[in-house]
Amino acid sequence: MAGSAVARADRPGGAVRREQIREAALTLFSERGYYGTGMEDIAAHIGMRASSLYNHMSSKQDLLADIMLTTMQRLLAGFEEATAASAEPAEQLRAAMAAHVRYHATHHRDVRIGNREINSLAQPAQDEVKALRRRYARAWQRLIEQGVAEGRFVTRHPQLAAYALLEMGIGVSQWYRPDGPLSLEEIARDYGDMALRQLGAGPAPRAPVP
Amino acid sequence: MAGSAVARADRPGGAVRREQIREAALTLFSERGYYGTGMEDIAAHIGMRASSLYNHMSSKQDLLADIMLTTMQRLLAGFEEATAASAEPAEQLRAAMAAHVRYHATHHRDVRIGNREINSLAQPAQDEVKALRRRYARAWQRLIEQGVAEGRFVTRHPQLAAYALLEMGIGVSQWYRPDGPLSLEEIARDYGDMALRQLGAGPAPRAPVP
DNA sequence: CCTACCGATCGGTAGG
DNA sequence: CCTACCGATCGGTAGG
Repeated sequence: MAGSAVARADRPGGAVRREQIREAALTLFSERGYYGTGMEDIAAHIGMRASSLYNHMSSKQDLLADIMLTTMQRLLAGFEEATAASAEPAEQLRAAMAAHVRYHATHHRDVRIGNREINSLAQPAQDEVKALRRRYARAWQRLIEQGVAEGRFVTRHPQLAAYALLEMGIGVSQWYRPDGPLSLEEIARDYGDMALRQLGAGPAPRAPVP
Repeated sequence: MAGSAVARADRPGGAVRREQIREAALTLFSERGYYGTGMEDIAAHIGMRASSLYNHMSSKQDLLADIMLTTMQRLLAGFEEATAASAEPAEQLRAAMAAHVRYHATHHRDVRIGNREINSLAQPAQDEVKALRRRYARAWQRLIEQGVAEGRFVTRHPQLAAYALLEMGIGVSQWYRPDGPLSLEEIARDYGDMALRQLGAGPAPRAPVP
């Protein structure tokens, strides 16, 4: 039938549909949580019935695993790229913090899911995500230890310092708005300053102590 | 019947039951999330049937609201108490950070729920919790602004600095273990040092720059 | 891509 | 504090 052929031609292709589903899941999982989101909600978001989603994906768990694994892989890749440009620990830390903050500001849905739904993720994906997280935290810790060894950074516990810096950047995902008073680059620079100061290598002078 | 009387005497009183329910909810909500936890799970945790819970509480939402409101009220009270002991911004900030870190380390279930389930909470409780959060963040921001005004702190954006310090303390709730290598007091002191250094008022010397 | 449907589970109530 | 039960909704499959 001609009408049916036109309707079929209007339908988005497989890759487009898959991307729409992923987009809807990002929004809904981050707003209502994994268990708070039904397949019916995701389907309604893109104008289909829940059962039709299964022509483009295998399961709700797979959708979650894909989001969380991709997020951690991109954060790791961002760290590698940021720290490759210099051999100076202070420069590396500043670049890593800028990349970390930028990613958390621009992918707030992804990282919120990543930070909140780790227990909603079934095995073996949960352990894979946890392993990637540990790799990321350890990379930061090693960078800090390198700076301490070279006499550039001061900290009592490099591991705590790494956790503190990571966590403070994660927080940006919870309040950043593109139309806020500060540009993303200003924020990234400011967090870089705070990170360096926290490690005793800050650009700003010490406050006078009378 | 005598057997029935003994069984009745063995049963915990109303206040005890309510506390058991709250405890089970804290554990389960923090591990599996609000929507991931069923009333049947909570009941099984303390050896009853789900329908019996309703003799001691009114609804699952009420349980969540109580947890989240109590958490924010205690954090605010802790801040007030910590900052009352001194008029020196640096001393106040150190004490506030220690209180913040201690609370997040020792009440990790409560604060995880507080940070993850805000969107699971129905109105009007959700807005009440959000208002308490804003009050808490503003109190930190004012303390930082006071320190800047008195020439003790250096920061470009007191609001960002407040968010960064709050968030880094929140992170402690995600990794602290009582049997870890560092005592809670060591961690609280270290976070106090990091906070002060981040504001250019740290106790440790700057790293040498050759 | 839809309708129809599966068994399981949800929060909560009735009644004793 | 229990059993029995309510209507609603869950993720997913069958079949076309």
